[in-house]
Amino acid sequence: MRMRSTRAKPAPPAADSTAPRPVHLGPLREFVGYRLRRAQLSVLAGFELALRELGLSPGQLSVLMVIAHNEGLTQSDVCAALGIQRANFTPLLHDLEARGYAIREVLPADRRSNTLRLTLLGREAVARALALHERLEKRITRCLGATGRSQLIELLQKLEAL
Amino acid sequence: MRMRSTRAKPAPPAADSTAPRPVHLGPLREFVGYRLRRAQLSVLAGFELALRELGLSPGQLSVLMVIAHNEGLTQSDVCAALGIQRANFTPLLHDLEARGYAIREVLPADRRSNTLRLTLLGREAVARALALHERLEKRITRCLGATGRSQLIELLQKLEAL
DNA sequence: GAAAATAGTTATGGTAAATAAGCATTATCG
DNA sequence: CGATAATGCTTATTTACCATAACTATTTTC
Repeated sequence: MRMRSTRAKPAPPAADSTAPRPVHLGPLREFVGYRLRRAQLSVLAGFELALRELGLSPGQLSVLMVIAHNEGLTQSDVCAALGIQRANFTPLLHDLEARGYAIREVLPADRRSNTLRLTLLGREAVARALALHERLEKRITRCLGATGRSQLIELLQKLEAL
Repeated sequence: MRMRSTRAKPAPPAADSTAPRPVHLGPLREFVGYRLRRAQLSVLAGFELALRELGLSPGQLSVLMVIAHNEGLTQSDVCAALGIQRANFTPLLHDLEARGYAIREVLPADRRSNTLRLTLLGREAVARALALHERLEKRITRCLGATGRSQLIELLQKLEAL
């Protein structure tokens, strides 16, 4: 029994060799780690697109924001708050200093420590970054819904603890 | 009006200098990108802990799983499915070959392409990895609740699209 | 049959994170 | 008081990951 004149399928395009082959991910589809990584790369791309004109990396912006909301922190304080290694923090901060965004000052009470604060330029940069970033969050909210977005944040926060 | 003998606060422990200072994150607290990154690092650490005895990276395991569920894929197929650059895939695959987990064979129909399949050893490795990974997912489920976990996966999947 | 496109490889650069060692300063304790 | 330990920051180095460009071999297109 051949099917030739019966038109079984409309147009099986003779194996379109350019079409990417559909792939089964198996259990991987529900690996939280896998989904996290993919989503994170996607949002990261959105971040870089949204803040391109400022040239700030996510890490740099997070540091600026923490300093902005807690003037007088030491470098170690910022590192502890953001989960950054102190060794990696030094060059990051120097870049922010070189841009004229942040200032590092020896703490008189303990001359090993540096306290951090933002310049006016730094505060302006944070303000602009926040405005640009707002667009990204709005895009995310359109994608997830407002409740979806806040659910996500809450779940991610729990996940951080382990 | 001084308060000295009135015992205003029970015991302000004279500024415990070893205690990490509490830090306000400001709007950063609700940046989806920030929360994603922190959560991802946390789960990544859990992955490495859980699969240490196998010595498989998340990327390697994902490749093994995709091959396992779709024998005969080409390298480009796997790359497209997992969002890996073909250039970066080559050394990754060579490592899996060197371990005796995967085999690369020229496709006769198109001698430019290599089709991939797992060895018996490779399938065993995937099975063991899945068993170990199961513990991680269970830990995550304890942390988020079963419905929380599936909500998270759904939200992350949406987020991937943008 | 020549030119363009594709699969895979190689080489290279950038960024992020981890580790170890060093210096200056402060705290601890005999 | 003074030696030792601990702390804050820096430097250097390593590793891993992602991206780009250039190259070879093969196939497709016209």
